[in-house]
Amino acid sequence: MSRSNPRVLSTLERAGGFASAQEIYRLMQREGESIGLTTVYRALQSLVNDKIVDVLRRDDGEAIYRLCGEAHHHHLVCKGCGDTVEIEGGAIEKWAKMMAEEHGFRDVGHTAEIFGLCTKC
Amino acid sequence: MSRSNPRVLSTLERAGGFASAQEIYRLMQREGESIGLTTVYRALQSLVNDKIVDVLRRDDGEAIYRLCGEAHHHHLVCKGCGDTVEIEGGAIEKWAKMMAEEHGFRDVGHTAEIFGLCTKC
DNA sequence: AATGGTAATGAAAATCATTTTCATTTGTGC
DNA sequence: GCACAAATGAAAATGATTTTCATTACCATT
Repeated sequence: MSRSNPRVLSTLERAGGFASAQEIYRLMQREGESIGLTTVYRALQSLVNDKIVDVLRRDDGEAIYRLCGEAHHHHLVCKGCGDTVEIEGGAIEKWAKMMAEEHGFRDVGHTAEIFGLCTKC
Repeated sequence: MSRSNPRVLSTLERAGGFASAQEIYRLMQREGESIGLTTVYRALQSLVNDKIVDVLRRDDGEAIYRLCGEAHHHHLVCKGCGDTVEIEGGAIEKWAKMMAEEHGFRDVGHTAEIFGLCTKC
């Protein structure tokens, strides 16, 4: 029953614990792994069911999968050159927790991104 | 240039200020309005550009559009029923500003959403 | 090893939201 | 009326995801 393909999981890990199904598929192809796109999707679904990864959505609607418990971080993205800095969000974590409690929400996650122009742009 | 079709906007309002493009289209059809799906999408895009509505994502990736007040706010969204609470994000504003300064970014904006399960779900 | 059954696999087709293309219509100023 | 830009929408294209279905790998039991 467990379709949690270990090769998919390990690829997700190698991708920085954060990638879409298509990206994982392309990554495995490029590395010469023989796998079907269908299997990648099924493995990811299974990993989500088993609560080993969780899933969010990009702005364009594409699903991205992330290892659970992975210290998660946020991004500071340059609108000009696309350069991205990983930043810490302790303040956000607290804020999210507070807001969730205040409204009786449980099992909460969050997304937060900052975008602007970097020094070069 | 302004493609903000007033019929689309008014339908979105009547839908409770919260609906997907497809839903708005079906609603207008059912009410006998003659409009094309393409036009609905274009009108919604335009409304987003004009900051009259903003757009989030359902769990299945479908985009949902909602009327939004002028005050900058964030969202607490229920993964179960889609219920949304507008929340304040003073902490976020400060955090974003700090992070931007720290890395020399200017002209910054940000997005932040919290999602979880509400009391009913 | 042979058998049978169940789960895993993946290619190809189907689905569904969204975008693009392009020919047509509408509106507006001259 | 005439030209020209903008708006419209049907149909095709796109892209992620799911479904179908035939094949294969895996295991237990003879």
